[in-house]
Amino acid sequence: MYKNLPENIFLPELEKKVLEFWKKDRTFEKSVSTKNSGKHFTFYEGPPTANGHPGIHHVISRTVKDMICRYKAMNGYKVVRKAGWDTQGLPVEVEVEKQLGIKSKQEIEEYGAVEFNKKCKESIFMYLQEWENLTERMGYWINLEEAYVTYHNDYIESVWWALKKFFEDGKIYKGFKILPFCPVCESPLSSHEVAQGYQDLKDPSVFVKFKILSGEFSDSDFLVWTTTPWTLISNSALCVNPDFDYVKIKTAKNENLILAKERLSVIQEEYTVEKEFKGKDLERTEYARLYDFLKDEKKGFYVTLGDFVTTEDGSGIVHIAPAFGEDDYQIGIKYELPFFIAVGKNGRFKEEITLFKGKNFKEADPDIILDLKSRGRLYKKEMFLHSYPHCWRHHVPLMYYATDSWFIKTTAYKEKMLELNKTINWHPETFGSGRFGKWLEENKDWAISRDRFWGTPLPVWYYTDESGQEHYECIGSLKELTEKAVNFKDVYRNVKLKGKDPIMDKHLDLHKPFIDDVIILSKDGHEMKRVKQVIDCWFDSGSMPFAQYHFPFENNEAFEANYPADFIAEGIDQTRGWFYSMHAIGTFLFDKPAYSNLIVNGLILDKSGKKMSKSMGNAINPFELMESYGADVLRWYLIASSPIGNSKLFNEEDLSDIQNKFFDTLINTVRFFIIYSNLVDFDYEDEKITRPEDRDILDRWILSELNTLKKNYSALMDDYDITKATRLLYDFTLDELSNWYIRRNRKRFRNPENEKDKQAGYQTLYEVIIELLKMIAPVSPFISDMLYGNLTGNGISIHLTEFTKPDETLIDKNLESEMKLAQDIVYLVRSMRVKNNLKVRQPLQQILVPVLDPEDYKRYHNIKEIVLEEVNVKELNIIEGDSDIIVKKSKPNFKSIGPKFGKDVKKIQQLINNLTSSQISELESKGSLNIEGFEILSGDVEIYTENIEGWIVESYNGITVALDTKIDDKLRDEGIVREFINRVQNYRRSNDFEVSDKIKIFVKTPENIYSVLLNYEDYIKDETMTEKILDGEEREFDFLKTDINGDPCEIYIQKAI
RNA sequence: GGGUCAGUAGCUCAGAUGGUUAGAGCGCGUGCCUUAUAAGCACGAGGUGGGAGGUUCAAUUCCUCCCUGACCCA
Repeated sequence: MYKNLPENIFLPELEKKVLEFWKKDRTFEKSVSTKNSGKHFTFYEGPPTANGHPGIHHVISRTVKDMICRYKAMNGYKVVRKAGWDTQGLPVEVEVEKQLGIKSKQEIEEYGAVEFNKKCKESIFMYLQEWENLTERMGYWINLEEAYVTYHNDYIESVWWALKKFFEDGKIYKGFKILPFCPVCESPLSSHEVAQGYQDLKDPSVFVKFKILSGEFSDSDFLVWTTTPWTLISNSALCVNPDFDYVKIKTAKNENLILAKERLSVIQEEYTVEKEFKGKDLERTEYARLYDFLKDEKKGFYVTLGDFVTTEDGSGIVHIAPAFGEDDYQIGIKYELPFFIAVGKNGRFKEEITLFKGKNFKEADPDIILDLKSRGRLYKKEMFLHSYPHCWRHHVPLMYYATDSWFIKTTAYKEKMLELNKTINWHPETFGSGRFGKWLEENKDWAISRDRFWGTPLPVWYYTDESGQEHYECIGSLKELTEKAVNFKDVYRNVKLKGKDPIMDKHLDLHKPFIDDVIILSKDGHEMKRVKQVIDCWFDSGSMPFAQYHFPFENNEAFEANYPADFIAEGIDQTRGWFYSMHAIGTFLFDKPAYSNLIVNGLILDKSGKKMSKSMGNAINPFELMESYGADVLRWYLIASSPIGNSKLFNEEDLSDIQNKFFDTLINTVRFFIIYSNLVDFDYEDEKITRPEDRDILDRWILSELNTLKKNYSALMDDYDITKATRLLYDFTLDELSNWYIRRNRKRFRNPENEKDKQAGYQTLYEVIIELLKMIAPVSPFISDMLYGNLTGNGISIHLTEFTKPDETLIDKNLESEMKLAQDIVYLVRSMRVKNNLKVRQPLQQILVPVLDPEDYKRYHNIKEIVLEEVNVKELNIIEGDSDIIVKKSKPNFKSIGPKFGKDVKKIQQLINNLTSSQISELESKGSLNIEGFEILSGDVEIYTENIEGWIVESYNGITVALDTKIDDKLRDEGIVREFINRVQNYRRSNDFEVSDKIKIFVKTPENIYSVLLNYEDYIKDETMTEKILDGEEREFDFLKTDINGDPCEIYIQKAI
């Protein structure tokens, strides 16, 4: 006996019971520990930050991760799943600043770095509980107990080791980076901060004349365009696009100007073009500098070449101030230009700039323009409105400013990164070559330092020699640090260096400001101080492949066995984040990519395509969703509803849809099995297995479909195509299993013909359900485990089982297509019945099917009974292709005639469409036909029929069916009986009779109906579990009033005792 | 401003190496079936396949430009 399923299953409640079972059973641990370690599947967890709330976007990527890991485990792999936490960096600091009400870097310094970092550490796990709840509730199996934590000393030590590797290879250097910089904060802003602060700003757009000093154009001026006049003071070069056409013009005012040909529209007066040439011809042409407040150490003030110069606006010639723009900076390096910084970090002009000293950079613009005008250097000035980044705290315009920074020279091995990227399996595929590949191609050196507080300290120490030259050393381990430090014990008084590994000592805090106090001795005996910076937290997370194992200081085997990852998955926002940092670090350190397969999921947007955010009020709480629908439904929705890489427009209604259709159908399929197998006393474990070839046609068909499904499912899953894989399961469950196999077999299950038939049917259904549940288990792990446990009763979780290989011998493509044919015929007959107002309960005499291909005879014969029963018709008759009543038609096969006839296709189409029956017959018998000079072969034509003379006919999918609609007395009587049985069954159901209850029927109806009922009394009794049918006249019951084909019929039913 | 992806029915999505009638589900209207089903089936309404060009006998599919949205970068 199988345990009955509860009447109403509320998935969220059920899932909580499953969670308890997993906890008690230690199912997750078992699913790893029971596997043979020879068959490894390595997964890396991208570490989230637990100082913010988890959201729906975390559920989607975690579902992907969990699903693949569970799938691999069910394929026999040992899948170690170590969790991780990202715990350092600006996001943490910003949260703490908010908490403390601090608004600038200076205030942090006043508050104290020790205290500030302490607050950071406290805040890291502010929402840890919520994260752990989410992890558990959604069924994400990951080992939280052994999670790696990026701020722990052992982790930091591994990161230091990596940094030193870069350093020793000359891949770390100090330089400048142009960063968006707030003059009030006196600090650079991170990109996500900048993104918050765009505001419209009215700026000048000026054209300035630069006097040419060298070359053939020394009688002319360059017409130069800028929207930031304040940077002109720091100008050190001009830049043109080497490939554009430039012209020299003479204006009506007799001025000689040089500008891009395409930008001539900016010249408002009359002019003549005197000469035309390419931008590259201008390279190194010298000009007179506009302002000379600052001393130049290198040679500057000439024309450079750059692809970034466009002709969309301006003059096609831009000015270069290397300290104040990214493009400018790159040009500055390339041409070794002087580096002028006329504006200080506070946004004001420096003392040396006597004309504008002390003025804010933006506010100086009008003065500068005025000055240029008075000197005759201004060609023209306009104002324009654009969106410009502002400080999100102070609402002042930012400046792009050269900031002291440390870099990793990733450009030195860019080619390698590109090459290795090609070996990575991206899903969706286009992300690898497109978004990520393109990004790699434009790789810039990685700015890894941050002038902040809470992060992995950059382990570089320095001293400055007599000539002002700085010398650096990089520390790669705690051991190295303690050996080289002169004052380690003073700084870390409580740390014991002997005995237990000191890196684990809780008194050892490698963060600022403590580490800054450590002085080390250089090789040549100088005392060195640490540079002030910490590193980009992306370097932390990108180091997780080895740092999670504290490699290379311990666990070397574990690391080596688990590099690279077989699989990772994160959202698309990680492209430039974690995907990149792991790839950049892995490529350099190990000459291998860090991961070989990955799935990228798209963002979750609200129903109308807007980004979700708390302030918009359109954010979704995943906990609430799981409380109303269950994690299984949510997980299924996230994977199946749209391709995983696309942006997903979240629609809650779809959740109830999936619940109603898929999960309820699945549950009811199992419930059906349980109810009826208990009725006929079937138990899978007790029965002798009927050989598949001895089973009924429908059994063999569903087994064939099941094995086809298994094959396709695993192919898709192995290819990480999770959306298609889940959709296959959905379709199979609803269409094949529930709506065809079970519906077609209902009678048989209730009332099997014989013992063997019973066995075959129930065994088939049981096997199909078990296999189906296994395939569902990775994506929706709760209900699948519960239903599985209910059927097997052995207490072993479905997640500890493994997939069996699809059985090719059970796949019968012929049978599958025959069944498809049957379904199509049924579909046609139903359609004809509706159109002719013939209810399915009214039996009909026959359907006719024309057969053009003799092969089809057998197929129709095989499916005959299924079709007839389904559509309630008595005979299926076949008429052969050469019968007179079949009307043959022909249509062109374009794939075949297209290439053959080219421009004549339209004409051929007409000819073929208009072929007569006799021409078609000729073509069929000879294989070819000559019309109007064209030779048409049988392959060029599709022959079909959609009409039979004198019959009601319907066609679909190349199948044609005719229906005999005549109803004689016998058929009419049978229809009446069917109607009556229907009323009785409805009565039973609406009055909550048990399926097994025997009944007595009292009926009041005219004689013409009543006599028919008596004629078929035995049949009715049989179908409705009735003992007696009694005349209801003169009875005082509460009759159900209904009608049969227009005649009144009143029914009352009692349980027979 | 640049890059990537997407745009197919009111909504969510399929599909086709280019082949002439573009499909499903939800929703809507009508009818039907059913003692596993909050389900299912049929019929009906609903589409200039974002727009404009081009290549081709043939384009929703390939190419170019543009528009809209999302994301990333500046």
